[in-house]
Amino acid sequence: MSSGVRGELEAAVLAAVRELGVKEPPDLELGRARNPNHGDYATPVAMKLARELRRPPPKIASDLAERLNLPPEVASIELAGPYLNFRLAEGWLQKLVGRVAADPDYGRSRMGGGERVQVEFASINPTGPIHIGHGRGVILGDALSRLLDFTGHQVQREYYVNDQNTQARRFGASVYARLHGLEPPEGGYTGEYVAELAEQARRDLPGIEELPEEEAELRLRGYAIDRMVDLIAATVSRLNVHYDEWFRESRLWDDGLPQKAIARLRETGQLQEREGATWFAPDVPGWEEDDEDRVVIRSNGEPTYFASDLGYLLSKFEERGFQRVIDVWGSDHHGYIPRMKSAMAALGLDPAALVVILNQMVNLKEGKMSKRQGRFVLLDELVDMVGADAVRFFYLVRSPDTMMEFDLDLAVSQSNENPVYYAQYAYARLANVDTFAAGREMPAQPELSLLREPWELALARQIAYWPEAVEEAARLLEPHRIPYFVHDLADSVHAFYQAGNRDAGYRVVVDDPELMRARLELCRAGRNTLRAALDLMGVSAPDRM
RNA sequence: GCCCGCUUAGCUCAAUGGAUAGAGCGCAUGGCUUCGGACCAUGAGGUUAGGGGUUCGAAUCCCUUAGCGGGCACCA
Repeated sequence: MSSGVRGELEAAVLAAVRELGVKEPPDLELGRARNPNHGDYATPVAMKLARELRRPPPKIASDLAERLNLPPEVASIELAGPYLNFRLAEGWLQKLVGRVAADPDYGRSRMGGGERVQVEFASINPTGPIHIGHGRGVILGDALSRLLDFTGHQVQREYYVNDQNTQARRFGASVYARLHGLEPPEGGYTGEYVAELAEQARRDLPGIEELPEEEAELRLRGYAIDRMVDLIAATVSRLNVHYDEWFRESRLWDDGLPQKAIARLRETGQLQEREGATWFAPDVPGWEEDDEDRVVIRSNGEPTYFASDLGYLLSKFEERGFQRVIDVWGSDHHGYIPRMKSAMAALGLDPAALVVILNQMVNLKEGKMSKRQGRFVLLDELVDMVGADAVRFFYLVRSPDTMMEFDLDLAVSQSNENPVYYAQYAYARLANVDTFAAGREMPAQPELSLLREPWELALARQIAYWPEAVEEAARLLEPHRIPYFVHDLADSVHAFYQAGNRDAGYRVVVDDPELMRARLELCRAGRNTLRAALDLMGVSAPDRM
């Protein structure tokens, strides 16, 4: 049940449905009406009840309407065949404007009940700078975090730093090779930044060149990864993304968590020794069909990344007590989900507490992105070219499960018509009106019933939808819904403003102080809503542009 | 071969199983002597990839075909 107007309507309809003798009411599908002629909200529930009640839907609709107990100051009911339509009362909308104008935090919800949620996102191997393919996960994860925070969850943003896996070792070895003018190792890193790292290391780590290879590699690995983490943090910070925790894989082993997880699996008979290696063999329903056994400890005694991940689950759910963890992964990792879910169950954790959100890959128009072939665009370069707000919006509007083809030339040439400026301009206009009106004589308290023009009420309606738009997006974990709301709201703002260009009598700043005061209140309500929404997208709300 | 995701207007993308599938860009037409034109209004543009099915009702759920992307390691 959602809060706000919609929640009230749902509750009222539900009560009426029960009064008709329906024990298990179906989903009301009560939502905003598409066509304005149908009012503001509508439900087709009468059609769903036709079979059970053995009556024609229009009859059921009118029966429901008779029993519906709605405060008239909120909405009126209209019958349209099998549909029940609701229209928000103007008086209620006008009062709402006053409430929102006074509430800079309008739309914040307690829906989450303080649930402790971790969002782990964009945990890219810190062996190089991040490119535009990674940007998608960065923005998606951050937007999810903002959304959950706004809806009453305790959110922690985390980046998992792989500092001791195969890639990390190769990275360290590559820097070592570069430092000594040797050929990079098999599968090593060759970019120019590796050479720069080697030079920096020569300066920052005195005596590094004299150390024996093994020790030097270890130290160079740690050093290089620190530098890369700094670099990645700096890049995402330009996009208004700030992690609470950069959690290192090595810390898991220091704390003995993978060891603990392995011991637990061994005790419960969920590991097998075979071919010299230790395999994951969980006693979990569905495992046999869905996946094969996987190696936890290699035959050479080295643990796999999966061993770390087992410990990581304990860290998240037991050591740190998160009630839910949302992992944002690239879709190339989707095959890993069944194994992680099984690992949760095998460790005695609730698999449903681990939520994985996949985002599809980003491809360059010229073809697949490839570091090796030098075919990639750095996220930093993109921010340089089009700016942080446009970049965020660019990623945010797309649902994560459609693949993106990235055309850099197009992105740059279209950056000036990015819809984000449409919304920011609406905000700046509202701010400007307030400035313009400053110092004029007007009453302290607005008489909101003066807000009667269609475009004024349309703006108020759009403002009224904000809380449910937020909750919907949070419930579905779909931040891409927010920019669409923002666009609609900006639309209403511009239409409201434009009315004053057609006819000076419709401006905000008019001779009638009562009218001006009421319209200013609407501007402030619009501003608060717009700012909250832009905030949720991590996009700035400028007073001037 | 098996598994996952995607296919909606010329292009980029939306749309809790509900009424006439919507935006932006592009295209056409119209609108400022005074609150910022990065704006507004109107219009053209659709077999929701193809074919079956479920349902009172399908872009949405099921089956199937095709295309695109990804995965199927003692890599992560």
